[in-house]
Amino acid sequence: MRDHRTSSSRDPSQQGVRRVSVLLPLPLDAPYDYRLPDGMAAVPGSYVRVPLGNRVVTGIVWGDGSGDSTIAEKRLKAVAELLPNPAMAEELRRLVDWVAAYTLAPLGAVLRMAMGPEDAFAPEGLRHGYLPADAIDPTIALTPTRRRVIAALDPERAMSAADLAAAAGCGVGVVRAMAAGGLLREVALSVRPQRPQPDPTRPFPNLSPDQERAASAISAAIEARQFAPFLLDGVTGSGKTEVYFHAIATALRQGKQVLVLLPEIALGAQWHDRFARQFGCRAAAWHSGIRPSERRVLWRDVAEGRAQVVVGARSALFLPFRDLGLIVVDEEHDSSFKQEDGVIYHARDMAVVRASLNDAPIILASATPSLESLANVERGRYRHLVLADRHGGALLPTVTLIDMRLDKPARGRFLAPKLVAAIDETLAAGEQVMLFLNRRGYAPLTLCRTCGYRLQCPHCTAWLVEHRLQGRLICHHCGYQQQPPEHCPSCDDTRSFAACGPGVERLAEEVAERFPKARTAIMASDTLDGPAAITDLIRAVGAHEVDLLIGTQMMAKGHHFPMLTLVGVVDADLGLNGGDLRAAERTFQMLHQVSGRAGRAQRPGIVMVQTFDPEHPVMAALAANDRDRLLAIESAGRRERHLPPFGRLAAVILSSEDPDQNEAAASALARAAPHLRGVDILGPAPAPLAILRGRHRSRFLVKTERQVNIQAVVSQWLDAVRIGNAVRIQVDIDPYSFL
DNA sequence: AGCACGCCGACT
DNA sequence: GTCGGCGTGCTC
Repeated sequence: MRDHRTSSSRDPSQQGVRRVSVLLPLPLDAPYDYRLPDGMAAVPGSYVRVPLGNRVVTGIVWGDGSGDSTIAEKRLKAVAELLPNPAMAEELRRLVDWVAAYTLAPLGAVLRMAMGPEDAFAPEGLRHGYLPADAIDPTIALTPTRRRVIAALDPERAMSAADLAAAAGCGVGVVRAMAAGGLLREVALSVRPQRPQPDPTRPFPNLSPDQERAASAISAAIEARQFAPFLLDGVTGSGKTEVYFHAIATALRQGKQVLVLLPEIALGAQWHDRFARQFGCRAAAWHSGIRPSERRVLWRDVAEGRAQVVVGARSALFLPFRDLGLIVVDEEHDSSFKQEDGVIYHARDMAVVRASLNDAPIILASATPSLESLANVERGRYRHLVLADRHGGALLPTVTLIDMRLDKPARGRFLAPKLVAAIDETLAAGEQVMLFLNRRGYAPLTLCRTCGYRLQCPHCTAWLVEHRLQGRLICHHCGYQQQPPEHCPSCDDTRSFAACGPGVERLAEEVAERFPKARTAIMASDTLDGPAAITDLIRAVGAHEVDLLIGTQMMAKGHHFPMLTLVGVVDADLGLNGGDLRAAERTFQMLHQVSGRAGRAQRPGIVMVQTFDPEHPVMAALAANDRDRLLAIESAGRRERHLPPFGRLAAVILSSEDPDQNEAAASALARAAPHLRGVDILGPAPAPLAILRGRHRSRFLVKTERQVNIQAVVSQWLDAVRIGNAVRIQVDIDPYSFL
């Protein structure tokens, strides 16, 4: 928008220059002001190049600079260039403002997530094709490779450098060099192939009455183009996906774009197959693994409305949709939606904000909804859509608890006799078994039998985990690795190390001994390298090339195998200890999800849960299939202690390479801690991981009542204290990790 | 995030 | 005598 003062002025020098504020993708809290040269038509949201120090950076016009511009006019530099990118939409700019204000992250750091690849809108012509040159200087001698390239050319159709190089059996460098030398004719290649468009008119499977009700409620909101949050709540197999596919089809018929957030890409393959079966093509995928060229094209297609359905991990939240009409967050309870480094934000919560800014409905789907979302249902903020049946009539698995105090495994073994017997039976029946143990590696702790020394990471307060398959000791927090030592570093004894506790690799050893005929596989993030290996293994299990699958939580999600009838949970108590306020909730969610792997088709499933505490509400709820009772207990406990979702939390973590400076900063902050009604500041305490990556850490926990503006409390507190920059301060609003 | 400025050790 | 280490601080 043009500044009315200058547009009506005859003498701009007296009226002042046109000023714009430009937000830069740097960790800065506010935009900088620039002078807008005459004739440059930048509006809020415009992509501009501006001088900064002695370089030029790309930023976004954030406002007209008439706000609190304190910078003297003569100090303003001029905007260097207005880029042809479509302006960043108002809704996305407001989302950036919102996320920064909520998370207390620098505004510019949030912008960086929303700006996209630097060259996303670089003029086309990056794709070149090659034809035979009109004439080649006959005096130039050609190498055999170059002759092969010329022979491979198609005079009728320009070939890309990659195709040509492949046909000639050389690298693309040769092709480029030949083009530069005039030995090939370079032409712009015709536009890239059209992105396939999902077809919303294909018939849907028959929906159950519950599904029907849910789908039509959501469709009505989509057609009304209003913000409307839905919690879609139904057990595994109840048909949540069909319901939200229905909603996606409705949005597509309205010409709207759709964003689907999934917790991890590991889930991707089966989800994509399912989507393609319904809509006739795959949805566009946005995640950290996509190649830069694809990323560029997809960004642009999203901005220009060509990509209609985008499925992605957290970062897809900041894509520049032109006309977003629906957001779906699948497995909304999953804590991997919480980004833990850089800008610390919860993608599910920010997705709700984005939906509201875009006047779009949002579907949060889960079989085990978070207490946060259920509290929002109770407050009347979210509409609860419950799918009660297990669609298709399959039976729910029966859950049996194995009391490990009574039914003890043999010494050095981890499978109780009851579970061993069940595995034998299942294998004998020609069915599949899954054993769940949420611990990678061979053993979580290695100690010296002679002196009791424990192998520890040199950079973290954590044990080194033995990974026998790799022959390494690995720190799961910083990635440090070493060879297993020959001698004990403390008492120098040899061959005195003993593995303590089981990991999936050790469990696989026990399985191999007890069930030598079973074909087994391990599924853990470090035994599989890359999405292709995951897909392969899932396919192999689906094809019954594996009888017994051992895995960590990455196995818990999304995949279903018709012949899998027994799930064994090896150590159900694993996640219950530690100061994590969501320990019980999270353990239940995970075990429930794992249980859902058993017997989905015509065969009933059996789940056996090994625990030392069968009376624990989590175990009782699993056995009784009574989720709601556990949620009621959890909910009451949190309400009483003013914990989320009935109170608010923020973590403040100080870290420094120098323990003394860290401690000094912590006590300075402690002295400055405000005493306010409804606010408790706990700490400083050494963080549970007191040393991480060589940095000494201490933590404060800010706990407030729900109506308190916790961001204001934290920022006023931190602003009041001067802390040297050898100490890093990290603020985590709504912490999920308590390390 | 870059990048310069600034103040203390090993080189031609 | 300089070159260069990276701590500190600024960029409209």
